[in-house]
Amino acid sequence: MTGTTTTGRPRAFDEETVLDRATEVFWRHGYEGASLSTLTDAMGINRPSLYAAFGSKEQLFQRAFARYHAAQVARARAALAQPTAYAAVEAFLRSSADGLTAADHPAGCLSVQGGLACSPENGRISEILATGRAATEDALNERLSRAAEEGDLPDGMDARALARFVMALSEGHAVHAAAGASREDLQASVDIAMRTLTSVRPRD
Amino acid sequence: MTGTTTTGRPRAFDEETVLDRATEVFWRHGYEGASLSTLTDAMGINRPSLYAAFGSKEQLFQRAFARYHAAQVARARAALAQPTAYAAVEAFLRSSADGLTAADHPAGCLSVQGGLACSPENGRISEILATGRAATEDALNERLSRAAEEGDLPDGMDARALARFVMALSEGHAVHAAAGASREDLQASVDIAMRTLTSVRPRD
DNA sequence: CACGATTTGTACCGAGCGGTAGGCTAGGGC
DNA sequence: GCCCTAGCCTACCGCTCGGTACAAATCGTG
Repeated sequence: MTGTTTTGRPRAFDEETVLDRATEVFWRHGYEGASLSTLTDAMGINRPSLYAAFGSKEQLFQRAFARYHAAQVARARAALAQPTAYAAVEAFLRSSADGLTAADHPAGCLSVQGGLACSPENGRISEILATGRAATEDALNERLSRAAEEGDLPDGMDARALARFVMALSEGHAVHAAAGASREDLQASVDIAMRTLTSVRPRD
Repeated sequence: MTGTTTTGRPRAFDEETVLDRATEVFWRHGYEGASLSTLTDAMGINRPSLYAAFGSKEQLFQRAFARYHAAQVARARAALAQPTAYAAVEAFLRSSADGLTAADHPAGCLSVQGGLACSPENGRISEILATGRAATEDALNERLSRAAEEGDLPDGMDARALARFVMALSEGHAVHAAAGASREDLQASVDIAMRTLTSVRPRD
């Protein structure tokens, strides 16, 4: 489709650049709250160009979210590379809190704000977002399962439940960030989480 | 307005009953995903009756959410009446997890699903929901601040940050529930939270 | 039983939605 | 230089949105 042919009028926009603009609009207003007019204004292209390049509003969202999600998973995996489960969880939560309150994009998390609940005809959007969040939770679970095998978790601690707990906390921080919570607010919550997570900490 | 006068044709519906139906639609589809047609169908009344009784879609939502929120706060306060901070937090989280997965209403939490991110013209909806969540967090904070005064929290534990942590976990559970997490999934996460919350537990 | 008051139902409003038709424009291939 | 291809842009499509006008229906009251 958009192969390497050089014939025809060249595109006046960079696909990834306008995707990032679209991502920001979806992030700020949600899928259903982002109108095509708002999207095209932010992307700096007009409607037919958008449809020629991406197919539909839903496909545009899928492309934007895939890009966003890949970055999120990379960020998570980097944090989880810490040598102990305790350090990995802390790095995950702190990196997440920082990302939720970074100044160069909207507050919160596209995976949550994009559309937790949608009209019936947009139900796929909620599913896509849920699948994305599940993938992040799976990354956490992989890391913590490995920790369990390595004896880096207390006996009887269920890695999957721990992953779900950490992911839920992070999602809750996303909800708080969307409502305007500051980075310090979130990091204080992480402080509590880590302070109370003593049973996951290896012996000093 | 809707005083105790008895003249005129009587209303064919009960206001609180149809409000509950509306609540369920908003809960399932979010504010922007809930169309007037879907609402009136579920409420069993037609459009002009809705507008005569509630004024506008936004006012209908406010009425529905106020009712929902009052019930949530009552539920939270009942849980927080436990004698110790540890027991109060556990009761809050377990009651929340049960409510998020109850069979007699949609999964998750209206305060989160209603509209974390909206189009600009519906920005008030997000604010209303955020205010509601903040009120619940305030109730938590009140209880934990009292615990701090009573020496029921470890020295240096910030009651407000602890309240934020517990609230964030509960909101994360709401996100999970909206995506189909089972009650057992959420309770296992609460198990982890309580198991790791040892530093809040009073001496045995 | 007619009157005034209020709710009900039908049918409609302008506006904005997501999506598209068709002519114009800019480049490469020959 | 000409043609073909692909992207741009204006103007428009049908549809659904939230919201309303108006008349028939139903009550208490005189």
